[in-house]
Amino acid sequence: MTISLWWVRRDLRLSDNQALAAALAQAETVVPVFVLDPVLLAAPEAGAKRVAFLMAGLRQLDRELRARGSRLIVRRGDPVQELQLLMAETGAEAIWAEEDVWPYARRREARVSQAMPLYLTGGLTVHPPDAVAKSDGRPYTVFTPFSRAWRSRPLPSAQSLLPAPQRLPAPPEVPSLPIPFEPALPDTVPFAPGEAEAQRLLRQFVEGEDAPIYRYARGRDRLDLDGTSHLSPYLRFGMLSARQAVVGALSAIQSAPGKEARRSAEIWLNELIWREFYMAILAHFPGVLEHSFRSEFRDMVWEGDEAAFAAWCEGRTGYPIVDAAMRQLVQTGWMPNRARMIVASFLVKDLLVDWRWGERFFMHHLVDGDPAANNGGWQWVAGTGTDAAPYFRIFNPVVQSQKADPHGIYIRRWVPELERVPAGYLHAPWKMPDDIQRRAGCRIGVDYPAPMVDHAWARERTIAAFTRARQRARGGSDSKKDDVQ
DNA sequence: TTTTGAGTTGTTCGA
DNA sequence: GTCGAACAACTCAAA
Repeated sequence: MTISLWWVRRDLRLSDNQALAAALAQAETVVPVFVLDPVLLAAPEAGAKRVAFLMAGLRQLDRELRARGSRLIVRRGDPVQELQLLMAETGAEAIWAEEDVWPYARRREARVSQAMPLYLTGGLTVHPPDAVAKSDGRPYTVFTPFSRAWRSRPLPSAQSLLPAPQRLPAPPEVPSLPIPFEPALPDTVPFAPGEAEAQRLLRQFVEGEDAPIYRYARGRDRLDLDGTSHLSPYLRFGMLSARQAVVGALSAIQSAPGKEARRSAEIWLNELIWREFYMAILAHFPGVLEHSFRSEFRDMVWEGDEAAFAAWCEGRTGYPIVDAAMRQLVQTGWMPNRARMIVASFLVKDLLVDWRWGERFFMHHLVDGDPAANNGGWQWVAGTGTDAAPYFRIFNPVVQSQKADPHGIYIRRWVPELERVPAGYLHAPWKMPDDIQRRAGCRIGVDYPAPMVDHAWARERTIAAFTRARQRARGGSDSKKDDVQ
């Protein structure tokens, strides 16, 4: 009788799971195992909300496994040692796992692979990172050509998705730890973990003539309407596969009830391709986690200090839209992409704080925090990344606020101090005359902070700082561009 | 090899 | 209020 381990990391699902399917095809008994890695759990980026979501997700996976006659074996320790031990205990001959792109995960895979027969499958992305390449074999570093090449490859169909196995073989009796209940998932986090919930959310987002995906083009930029899919935490932990999401998008595009609806669904598909793009960037340029993708900004002088950073983290910058979004993040572990862009732009371009500080803070708080997408997004906003925003494209927090939350519903929800401020002043409350401040019970500088910087001034400062960095890089080195690594 | 066209998400100014 | 142009220069991708 042959036995294999299914090493679960960020593929907490039974449907469309290539590692699980391959293990089942190859062995009679498959042992699902998750190794709690103390190094990862103690890392500063392992925020309590994301860890809690993972733990709850593991409990859910265990329930699904038990309903099919199997169960999840949980161990704690160095994955190499624990997997080796489990191989010996069960008599397993091979390990199957979904390949990751994160450098830490890849080092772990390499160490396991040296000691044991480890077979890696795709599944994290629709197309493996190496599969989408330029004709000379090198990776794309600009999104649009990447997306064209990505789309020209065979795309998944509903029939190509792997069904969840109906029954699973029972693993041998081996020790397993209980899945920790700490940290607990706070009830302010609006995501129920698990594969079933992920499938439900996907269906709700893409199915029917009136599906939210058909309003996505406008809805994604409206913080008050919250027109996004809310699927990111599920994609982060593989409770939903990238292929399942893409199949949903493609079928919505197929049956779109009109031109505008179709365009909306295309835009959502594009967001999934952005995810694939940043996964490929991280796979090929792991150095982006340490420094700017563009070498000319690596010696950038960031003038923003700890005090400015703290005000941003705590949502007391004096710019309501920024403060609302930061408070949503800290309380719920999530914010929509438009809000992420606004607060990231404010930190980097208005406060001139190193984007890596913001990246770290996001990783700590986001339930969906993924190294590849998070880094890609931050470097894009900072203007230091692949295909980055031009340096002069600096978000105006007041204009963004008016567009993203025209009636101030989002602001009032997350910044209760501003509850009674008249709508006309909500985006820039420092403009309120004294008597209106008194009547609204919101004195600027007392009940709610005065704006910590003047945007027009900050904009000029940042353009100057980026120009200086570029000029220095040009004069200082004759090598055109160091390779990122 | 050389050339050409294009490049997520914005803001501001002036007509 | 709406619209188009300017905001720089550069790198990348592809022909």
